[in-house]
Amino acid sequence: MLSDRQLLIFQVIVDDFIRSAQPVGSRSLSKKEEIQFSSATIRNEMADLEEIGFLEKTHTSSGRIPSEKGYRFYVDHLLSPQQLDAKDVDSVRSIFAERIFEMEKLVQKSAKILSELTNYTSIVLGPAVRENRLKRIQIVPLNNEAAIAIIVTDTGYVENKMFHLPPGIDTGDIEKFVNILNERLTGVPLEELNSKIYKEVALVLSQHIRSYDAMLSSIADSLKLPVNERLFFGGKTNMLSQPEFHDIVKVKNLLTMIEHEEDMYDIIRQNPSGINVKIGKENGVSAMEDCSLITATYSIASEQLGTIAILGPTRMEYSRVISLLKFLSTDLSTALTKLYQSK
Amino acid sequence: MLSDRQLLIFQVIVDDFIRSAQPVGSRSLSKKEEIQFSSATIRNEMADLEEIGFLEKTHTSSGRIPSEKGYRFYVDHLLSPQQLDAKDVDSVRSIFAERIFEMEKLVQKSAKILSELTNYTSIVLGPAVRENRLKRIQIVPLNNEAAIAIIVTDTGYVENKMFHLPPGIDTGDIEKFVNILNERLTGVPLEELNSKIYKEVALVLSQHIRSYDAMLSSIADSLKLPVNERLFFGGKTNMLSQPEFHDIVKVKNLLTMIEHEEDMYDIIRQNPSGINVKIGKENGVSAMEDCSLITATYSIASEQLGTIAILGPTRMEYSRVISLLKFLSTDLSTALTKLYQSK
DNA sequence: TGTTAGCACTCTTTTATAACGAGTGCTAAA
DNA sequence: TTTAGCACTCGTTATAAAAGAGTGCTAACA
Repeated sequence: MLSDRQLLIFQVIVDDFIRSAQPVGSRSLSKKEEIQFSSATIRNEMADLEEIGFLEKTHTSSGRIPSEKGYRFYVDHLLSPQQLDAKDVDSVRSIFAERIFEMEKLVQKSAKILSELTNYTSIVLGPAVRENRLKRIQIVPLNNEAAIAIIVTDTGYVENKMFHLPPGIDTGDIEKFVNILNERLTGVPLEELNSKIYKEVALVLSQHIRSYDAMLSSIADSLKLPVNERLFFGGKTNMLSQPEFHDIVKVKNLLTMIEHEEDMYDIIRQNPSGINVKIGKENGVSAMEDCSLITATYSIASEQLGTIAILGPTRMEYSRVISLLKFLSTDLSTALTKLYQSK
Repeated sequence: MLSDRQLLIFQVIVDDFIRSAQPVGSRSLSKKEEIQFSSATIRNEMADLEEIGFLEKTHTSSGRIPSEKGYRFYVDHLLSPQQLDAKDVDSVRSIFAERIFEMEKLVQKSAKILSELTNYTSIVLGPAVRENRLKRIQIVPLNNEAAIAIIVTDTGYVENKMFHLPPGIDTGDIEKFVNILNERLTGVPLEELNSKIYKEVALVLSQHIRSYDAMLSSIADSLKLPVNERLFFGGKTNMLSQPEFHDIVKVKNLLTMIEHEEDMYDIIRQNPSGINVKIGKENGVSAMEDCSLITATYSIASEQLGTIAILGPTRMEYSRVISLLKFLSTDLSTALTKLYQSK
């Protein structure tokens, strides 16, 4: 087990390195107020901390930097829940200052503020519409060949898709068709839409509408993937200011990774609810092995909806970022719940 | 006026520099097949070309590189319309291979292919919906307080916005309201929507609906800015591979500029129809002073719709990029026209 | 008179060497 | 157990020299 002194020294080293990005030496440590031991003592302790695997050297005679294992320990055991300072609180609150209606806007703004506040990259996984319920389907024919299918959910989310009209269908039939769909499908969660259409609606339709099957498959197809939890980014270029990313190749790999939305989507999405910290190689992606990813989930009422994340260097201000994310995710949940409940 | 020999030498220098990114010396030039003069002769000509301002030296005893003025001349007078090679043609054609409905998808795919083909950054200004005409307005009430306004254009573009319902309005009124809007506004170009609502529709409404004015202003507000010509990007990180952008600060400035969509929007949008080449400082933005921007416009029938652009280093493969853009913009126009006409 | 060979000169890039300094590990004394 | 002291390591900085690519200019040449 670690002695109190070791803990103290370790904590100060990590804090110092997070601030300065420079390896921390025994002498500079001994000069700090909170540390009263001589540099030699500190050196001994540092050697021990290195042996446990909490510290590393960049070369034989350099100061120490925290290892990934060290960061892990720091995050898990040394982080006291810190008070956000007033400025940060204000900034976050400013997101909700204007009365914003669309969830997406709110989420987008959150991403922006978060990246400005931290100088890291923020990634927000937009509200999952998976469990939203259908409010209305509309079909707007554009001409004889094509029409737009529009679905609106109870949360005000709108999705649309163009589709081919079966040749020779008449306007009356389309109207009937839409009425039946609305009658039968209103209130159905989006993810069940597709199966419900075939199971429950097909039969009714066949009785009322002539070329219903061609129409049905077109529509069903359009409704297949309305589950678009979009990703929103803020401060994609912030990483370029971090000293650990002065290497163009590293930066390029990282940015390319970020640009690749499908991958990012998986990485963000797989996180469990609550706060989650992935450090360096824990991310499982080589482009991110010098990064840490902190995620927080938000929800409406009790249904988990989306994820806010901050991507920064492993040398990240864990404490502050975690506090920020906790605060923002709570506020976001509250705001969205209120928005949703009022409907 | 320039002699033929000077032209030849200048052209070879530019081509060589575009390929190699290295200053071109007299000796290496004299070794080329197409050039039969001695290095001394070439040196004399180079000195002249420098005097005119077409060439520059990076330092006293370096080889020459083209100046911005040089590139300008090169682009304006030395570029013979080059045949695209089969590969490029195939790649561009692949954009239109699948039967894609939504204009946006088509445009997005174009951006992607373009950046992959060139290894530069592509920027596509999506179809302008400004002159599209209203096909249908729908209003879907979500609850007593809020509703979604949806407009569909004759090109299949859908825009939606949430708005507050005036307290105490009833469903019948909303329906009447929508009917009147559709009656009066169908076929109206989107950009005139807002003014038309107040001029022509307000009076009729006032006669039929009680709390029409609150409703009207909410709706009109929602329809205010549906002119969203969105920007689509491809290969944002490609610049990082260009040797002239090995400098982190430069890269950061450029990427930050690109991320700032409003600015980019202005820069892209202001270009006249046809092919347009802006070289270095001509772009008028310091972050882009080592870049050239080549734009091409595309259209539906004869109405100019949007812009495709390639952003690369000033040392860009002008000839190839211009050919590509010409080719793609033509094809895109054809495809969109077909899509649109069929409606 | 236009072209070219030759040469001195310039400036960057590379290589080598030394000096510096921040930091360590170890030993021995307090 | 702590600490002062010291030899040693290694990255960084500074300096100098050498190499190399290229130029401009002069003078000879066709």
